[in-house]
Amino acid sequence: MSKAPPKPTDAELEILNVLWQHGPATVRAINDNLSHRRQAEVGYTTTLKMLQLMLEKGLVRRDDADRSHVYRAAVREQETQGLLLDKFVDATFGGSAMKLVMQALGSRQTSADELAQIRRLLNDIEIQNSTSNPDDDERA
Amino acid sequence: MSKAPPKPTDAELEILNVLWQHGPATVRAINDNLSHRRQAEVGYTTTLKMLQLMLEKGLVRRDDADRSHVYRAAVREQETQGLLLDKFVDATFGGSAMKLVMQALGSRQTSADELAQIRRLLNDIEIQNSTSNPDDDERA
DNA sequence: ACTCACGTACGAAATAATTCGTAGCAATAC
DNA sequence: GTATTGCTACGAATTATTTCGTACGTGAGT
Repeated sequence: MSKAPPKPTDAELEILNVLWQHGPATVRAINDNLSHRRQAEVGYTTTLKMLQLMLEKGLVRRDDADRSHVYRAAVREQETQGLLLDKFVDATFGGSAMKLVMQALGSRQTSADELAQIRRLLNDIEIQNSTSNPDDDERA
Repeated sequence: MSKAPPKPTDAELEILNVLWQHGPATVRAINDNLSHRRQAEVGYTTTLKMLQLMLEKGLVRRDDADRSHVYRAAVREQETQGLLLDKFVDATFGGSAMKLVMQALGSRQTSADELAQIRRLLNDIEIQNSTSNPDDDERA
């Protein structure tokens, strides 16, 4: 059995973002997109190398049927973000997701729209908490 | 004028966490604490070196009146966390703090207590939004 | 005075992440 | 068929971060 892909590094994440947003793409396309996001041009072989490393790590898959290989993300966006979030919460907020949420909401412009959205989410969570597993109350 | 201290690296952040939690401390004390958090022993000179680098970067100050120098954080916890959060949100959630909050709340056990805490925060924010600057409604 | 314990300073090795140059191969253009 | 173009492979330089060894100084104990 193969191992679960490791947490992507910053540069890898940038590439994954491109793939998640645009779907499968050639090195050329990815490199162009990357060069566009940053202000500077990225060497073509740099991007190629990154993708080759990511392939080994299992972060992407590739279709090499054509001469220009086509790469696609092998990890899901939400899952990966969740993984990174966990690490970040541990390192920066001592494991308290609450502190992070407070900081994110507190020190930042949040529109009424977004606030409403969060309220809706809170409601959903509370419903889930009370219906699916009432015994969870031991934590509160 | 001197520059603002840079964003701390992971190891630096770990040390800052110790200082934020326990206040000013000697290298020995910090090193003991650090060794305790991780499972492995950390070399004394490793910690010393980190602190020396952090001193140069302006992340900590030191009082070298005594033979055992005493270090203390030179950056505030909230500010630093906010800085790191910004970077993280950009890299991982394309700049959308909302997406981060949704992910943090959605994929995680959140107690009723914490949910209530967030609701309170949301209320405070809405009050601020409506009293201090009514024109913000243009965004909604 | 001598030695031991404990501290700082600092160079440099080890590790990790990113970047790119060069080589070589294959399809297309001429 | 030869040149040109565009691709992959891969070694290696670069840069950033973390770790530690060694040298050296100073004060306390004896």
